[in-house]
Amino acid sequence: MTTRWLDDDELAAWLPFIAVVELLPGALDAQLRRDSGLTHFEYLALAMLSEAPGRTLRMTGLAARTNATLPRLSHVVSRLEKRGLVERTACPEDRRATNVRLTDAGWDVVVDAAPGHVATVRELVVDALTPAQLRALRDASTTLLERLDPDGAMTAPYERPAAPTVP
Amino acid sequence: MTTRWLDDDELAAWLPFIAVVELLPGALDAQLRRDSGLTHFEYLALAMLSEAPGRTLRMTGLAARTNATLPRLSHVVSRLEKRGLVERTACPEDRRATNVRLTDAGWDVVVDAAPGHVATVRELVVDALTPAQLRALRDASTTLLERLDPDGAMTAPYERPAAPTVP
DNA sequence: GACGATTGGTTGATGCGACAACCATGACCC
DNA sequence: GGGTCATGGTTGTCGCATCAACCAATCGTC
Repeated sequence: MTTRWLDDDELAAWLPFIAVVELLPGALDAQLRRDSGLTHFEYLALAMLSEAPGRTLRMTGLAARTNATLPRLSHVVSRLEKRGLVERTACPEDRRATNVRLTDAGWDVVVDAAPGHVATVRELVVDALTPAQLRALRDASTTLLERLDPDGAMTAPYERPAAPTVP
Repeated sequence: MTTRWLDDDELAAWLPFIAVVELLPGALDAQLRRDSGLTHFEYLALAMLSEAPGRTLRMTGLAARTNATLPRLSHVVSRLEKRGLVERTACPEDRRATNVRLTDAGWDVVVDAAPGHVATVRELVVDALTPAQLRALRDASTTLLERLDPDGAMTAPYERPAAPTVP
């Protein structure tokens, strides 16, 4: 079976797209590390906890909301726990499970980091595109996500809480 | 100054997009590592060299074509050199500069890896989208790239060589 | 033709991510 | 009510990325 190489149009889409994919994480990490001492992933974890009922989630649930594998999340939670931003508690209903709760200190950190992060997201992405471009990006991303994570293991549906707090 | 949070539409675009950005590199890496023992970044470097005149580029030029910083590229080239896929040579015109050349062994590796990689790119991205979606993705990515790398330091213009070899 | 600034590149320390191996609990089933 | 399998999570090792510091060559300039 002979390979179908990418034609010019396909290549002209692939190259800038993959460049964005490679550069964006670094850009987000850099701003958050500089201004708040957090990784983008750490921020995401804290933010998701901050919006969860009781500021608490099970490891699996948090992993799904942060597009992470369980081992990765476990390491990160350990680090955050050492810094006092988060704490592990036993889950009453299922003794295999672990709950993670955002501490008051963690809350302060994420509330403090949020404005700068949102500003960066706006500057680099949201405000850089026209509304039509943004819709198209949403459309394409949603389609791609179905391929990348077919059963949604890493992409739990996100629901904005009633009282919006941290994005 | 009060923060402009993301509204529902913006969030509905941002969340799947950032999920794709987080998941895609891992997916590409996994396929290439499994099938060819290469990182996606290593593949990209070898592929760019394979299309360069004389299969040779200066470090800076290669860095730009692979969206990489110079320190990162330097480490990777060292590893590839140890594996005999690439070799450093002095640049005659500028004695500060270093040329990198793809060896025959490196050529074989990249030619061998290319079909599987292209198949993955098609499966996960190019063939997953409609032509219209792909055009929109190209459009948005190009715009975003201008923000992420304004002076194009990391995104040299790519030109398909006369005799197409490896994408 | 010397001095400072810029460009081109390398190196070493540190920290995060991926993967495999592992342990414990719960679910199923005969 | 003891196998078996699946689920939920942790740990250790290794590899790669990042950053800061550094060295060398070149350019500009007076």
